[in-house]
Amino acid sequence: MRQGAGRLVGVVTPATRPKAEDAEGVHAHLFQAIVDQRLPPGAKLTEQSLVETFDIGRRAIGDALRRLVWERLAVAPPNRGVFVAAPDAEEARAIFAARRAIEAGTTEAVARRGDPKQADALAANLAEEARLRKAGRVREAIGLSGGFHTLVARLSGNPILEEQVRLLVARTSLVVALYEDRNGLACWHDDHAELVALIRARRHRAAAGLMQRHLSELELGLRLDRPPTEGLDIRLMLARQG
Amino acid sequence: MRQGAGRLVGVVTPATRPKAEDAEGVHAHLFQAIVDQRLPPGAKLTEQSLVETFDIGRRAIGDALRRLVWERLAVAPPNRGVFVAAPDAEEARAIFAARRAIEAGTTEAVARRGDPKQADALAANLAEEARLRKAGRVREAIGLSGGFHTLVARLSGNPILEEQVRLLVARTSLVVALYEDRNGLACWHDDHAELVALIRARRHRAAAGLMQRHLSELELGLRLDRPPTEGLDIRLMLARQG
DNA sequence: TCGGGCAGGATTGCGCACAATCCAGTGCGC
DNA sequence: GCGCACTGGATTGTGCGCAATCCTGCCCGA
Repeated sequence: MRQGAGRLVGVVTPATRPKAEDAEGVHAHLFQAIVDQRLPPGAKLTEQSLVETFDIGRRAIGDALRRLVWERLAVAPPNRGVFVAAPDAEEARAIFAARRAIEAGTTEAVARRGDPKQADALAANLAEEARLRKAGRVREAIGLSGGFHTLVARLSGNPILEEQVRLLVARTSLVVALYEDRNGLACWHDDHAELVALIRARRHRAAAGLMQRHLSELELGLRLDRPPTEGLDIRLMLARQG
Repeated sequence: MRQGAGRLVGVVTPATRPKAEDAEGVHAHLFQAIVDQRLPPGAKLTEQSLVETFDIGRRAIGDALRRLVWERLAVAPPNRGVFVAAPDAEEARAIFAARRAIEAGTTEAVARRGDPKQADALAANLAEEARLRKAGRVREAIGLSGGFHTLVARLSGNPILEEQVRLLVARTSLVVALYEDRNGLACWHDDHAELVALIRARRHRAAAGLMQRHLSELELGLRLDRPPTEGLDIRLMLARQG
């Protein structure tokens, strides 16, 4: 099978081909590739290249792409292919504002309950993230960091808010890829640990407030006031794939 | 053209046929029909019937239906047709909890700003709703009531939260259709008016708190502790359409 | 009369091939 | 040399017809 443009990881061989048999599977794969930044903002996703990558029909591929568009993780100018979304600064700010509203709610709900087992699960997530950072596996650590937020949402027991946080975390990956200032991410691991302590102590207002400040700090650590990181221009991206 | 099952309003004639030319148009129509309860929970939506209703191809119909499924407004058991969602009590509670979290945020944002023009827009919405109730146009009044919440979200300036509220209001229509206790809806018009006053006064904490209590009262006014309203069982619905 | 199995109807899935749309690049004229 | 117009390539849209799946209803046997 001829390798198409838009491959997800290196050279696709039968052994390394992403496995997906339907629209949902393809969607899950593409979603995860966006979250862990294997697919950066602006990356082009054409039906033909994905047909070759996953070895399934255009119909399922099209459905998976349409769902990414619906989730605002991709854009689809007519008859031009689908592109991984590249949020502008205004959209980035909207994402963080939405997260502050939603995650104040999820964090407060978890902290009201103050279930020790739930705090343990969050602490375990943090320990694993620290281990990955120490081992130099930064990309996986970043994935777990986003996973901390979705874990809080899951533990809140509200599937609607959990799904929302999951989507907003994915969109944040795109924002970070575009606007990251490498010096701005150092402090937030400590925030997570403090948050777990507040959850254990059932200090629900303090926990909600810390989560909101945490997200504000993450936002402030991004360079939203200048154009996106060079090298992620769609044209350059397309040239690379050509 | 032969009338199919699942028609949206009465008999479909060329003059009354819902106009939609693509998947987005069909989706918008079906979405609105769900919001204003012309399509109740459990209603069956088959591709064939919608092809006949809208006079467009199965492809666009299928895309519109899939989007409703992603939005949790419909469910699609394999090869059985698509059905308007019928939230159970647990899901209903999750919807209200999500709304309390999200709409506390949108209401607080609007109240922080306290823009008189925005307060005027909200007051105008309330006046129109009162006029419709007085004229006996209850269904349209209910539509505007949900519209009040989406208007608050729109005025907050966050398109992400606005879209979320729009979807949750639609899902609330389904919940109300299933669990409505007619005595439980009398008080909430007054809440809206008081909310507008708090927004004018820039009392953002009070406004957010009132919105949350308002939604809790609406939830308490529903009979979530007993099976859904008789007559909306899917099987009875199917019999009616057959 | 009741229960189990099978067949057919209802419905969506999907491959194929052609249509439609968009725009980049090239060629020509000024 | 530059600007405009056109064409062809890239890409998705979509109709058609058949495949696949699911379940209800009917028939037959005990």
